[in-house]
Amino acid sequence: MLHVGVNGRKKKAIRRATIKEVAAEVGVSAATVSNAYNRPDQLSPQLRERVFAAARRLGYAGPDPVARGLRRGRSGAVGVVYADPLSYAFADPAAVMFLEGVSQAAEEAGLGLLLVPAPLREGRNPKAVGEAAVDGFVIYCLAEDDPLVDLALERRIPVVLVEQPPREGVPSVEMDDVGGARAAAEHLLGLGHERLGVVSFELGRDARGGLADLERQREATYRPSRLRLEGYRAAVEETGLAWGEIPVYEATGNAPEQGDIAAGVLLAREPSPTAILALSDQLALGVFEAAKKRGLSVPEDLSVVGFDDVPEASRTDPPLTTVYQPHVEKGLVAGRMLVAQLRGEEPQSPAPLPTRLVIRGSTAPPGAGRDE
Amino acid sequence: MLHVGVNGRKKKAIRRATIKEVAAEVGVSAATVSNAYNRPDQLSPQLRERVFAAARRLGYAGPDPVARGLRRGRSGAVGVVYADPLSYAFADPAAVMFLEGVSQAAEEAGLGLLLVPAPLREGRNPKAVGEAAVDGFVIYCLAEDDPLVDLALERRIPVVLVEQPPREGVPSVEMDDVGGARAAAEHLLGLGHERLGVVSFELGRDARGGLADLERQREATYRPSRLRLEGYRAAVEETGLAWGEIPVYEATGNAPEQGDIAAGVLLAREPSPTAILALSDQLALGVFEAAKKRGLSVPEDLSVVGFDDVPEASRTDPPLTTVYQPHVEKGLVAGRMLVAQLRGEEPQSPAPLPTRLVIRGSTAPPGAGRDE
DNA sequence: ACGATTTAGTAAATCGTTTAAGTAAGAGAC
DNA sequence: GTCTCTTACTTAAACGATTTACTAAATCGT
Repeated sequence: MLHVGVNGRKKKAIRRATIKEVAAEVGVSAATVSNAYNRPDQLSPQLRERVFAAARRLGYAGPDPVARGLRRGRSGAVGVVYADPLSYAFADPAAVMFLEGVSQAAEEAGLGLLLVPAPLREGRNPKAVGEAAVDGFVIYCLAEDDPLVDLALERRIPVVLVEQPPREGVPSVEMDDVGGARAAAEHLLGLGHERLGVVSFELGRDARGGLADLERQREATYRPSRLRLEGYRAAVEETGLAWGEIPVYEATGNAPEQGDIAAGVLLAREPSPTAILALSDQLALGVFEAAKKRGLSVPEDLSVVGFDDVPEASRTDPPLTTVYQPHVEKGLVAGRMLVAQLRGEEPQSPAPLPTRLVIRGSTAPPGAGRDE
Repeated sequence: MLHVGVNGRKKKAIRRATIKEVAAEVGVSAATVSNAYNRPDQLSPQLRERVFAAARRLGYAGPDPVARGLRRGRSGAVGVVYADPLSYAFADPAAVMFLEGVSQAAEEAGLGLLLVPAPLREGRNPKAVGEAAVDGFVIYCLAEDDPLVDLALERRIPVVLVEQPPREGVPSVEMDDVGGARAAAEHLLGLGHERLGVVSFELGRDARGGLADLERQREATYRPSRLRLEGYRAAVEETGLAWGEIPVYEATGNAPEQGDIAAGVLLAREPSPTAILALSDQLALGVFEAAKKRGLSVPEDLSVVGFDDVPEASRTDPPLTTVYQPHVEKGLVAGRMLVAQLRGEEPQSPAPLPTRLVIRGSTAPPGAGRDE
């Protein structure tokens, strides 16, 4: 069988040897070859060696993983479903840290980690979730109303929900987003700031970009967005300020560039905010950028608080005050809960993982610098 | 069938419905149900609807991916083999960007991306490569002498090598590491620096940490390390300086902390270097740290050049002079070459991808600042 | 009304393993 | 010498789908 390649070259389609051919070569049954690989105690060492020798001769690299998976009833991989195109996931340090945790859990269990492509919003191919050869799913970062969640659940394989509304019988891991956000806002308020601005990433799957009114905030289907906003709000209202007067800019993504744009809009308003709360460090980085462009120095002219405490946060100038969140642990916990389910155990959902305000140099009392 | 869970709870093992059961429920053959999912044109729309209805009733979520994979002869995923434990991969922004590219290529082809766990050096479980249900491998960041490379090749599935010595019949993608490194060193030399220091990540699988002599440098089995060192060397010798006198510190990893330690050692030598070449931006970040600790300002007292041009490089203070390398494109190209092979095409290995020196603020003539 | 074509569906082989159950031969106990 | 255990294999049935080749019925042109 020949194929014609891109450059006209032909390529022989390699036929891989099977367990049967190896068996025939050695003169034993297929079961014995299988045992040579899977249960060495079932045959004599000499025969085992002969099997391996024959395998080498035939270019047989061991049992086919797919066939084995079918027979054994599992595929040896856990899937992570991520809302955005796969490649966006990697662009966000927080998501990467989460994956790091999941991968660690997978590794512990000798499982592979399959990143499930959840293609672009339009032309979304939900089949990816249905066609992924995995033993379970970790659902991360999907909107509460994303059909992919149900699709995954319908597969009837173990699932762990991350930052999703809890569902009966499905373990989930949550973060104390409200508490962290609240602490961040309280910190600013305690410093004396009264004119706040908020830079948010997507609130719902139909991110529009622009100021988000209360209605839009309430409807937010991305859990972390809604929860963090709630936390800010609680702190603000506790101080007696009106939450409704604080501009919340909904960016269409989570990159520094978007934070830059968002902060630009906020800063252009009258009166302009003396402090900005960003829903992520990536966005906060963009706020720094926006401030610099306008000749505003942080924290003298503008205080900035992020969320996530990614590694870079401690290296910025000034270091970013932010809300620490155990990203890696979150992934690790989710991954381990999935593994536990695969073992037939029924893990309990842990209490929301703690967040913690980390005060660095990007926040100060308003007007601390120039003659503001 | 019942299992006892961690907390004593029991969990029913869910038996998923099969295509046969759905067929029986509808009163048709299994083939027809299969067609309902895979070739809608083979049956009447009404029957198709009845099939789906029955599937819903029975909780059948569509053909089992593993069984389908077996029959079709492919698994629908590409594997990425990475040397370090999986979780380290994510800690390095450059690796993450590479993965981003691969994932994009996979996504284009409707394939999943399987991260293959290549456990710790000791107790390394090479079976992971043999047991991964993938249609092909992208080999990334492995030492030239890593047995995993052969193991992957033995599977007789398409493989793409990244930054590996070329092998007959195996497409590979390479970077112009030599050129980039050379440009970096020439830049420093051109500025007038004569006392250079180099901070490298692992040279071989047995990274020892400490100054690496010429012998050790020559033996380096991590290709990027060796190539970059070669580039520096070429520039240095061209200027008439003796490469052998330039201290090269081999760190045991690629995190900023390791760069900090390495730079500490270099800076403590007499005479101390006026400029440091780091093999990665991550390490360069650590060099910044080390300089700060010692009251050295960059670039006045110490010039620093990185390698990779990760996003953070443009945001540091001062912005990092570094060598740009198209990480995402590298992954994309590798991924697409793998996909091409899966289609039976025989892709040609492209010319080494270009690198480019990006001069920012971390380099200046020696003694440009204080009275050095 | 005839043969040719199309449509809608089926039967059965097959993908490459694993594993439960079975067997034959040799070892040890008495 | 018989009986029971091991040891070292083998047989054959899954695992859950896809696909090729085939058939029966409906449709069509003339």
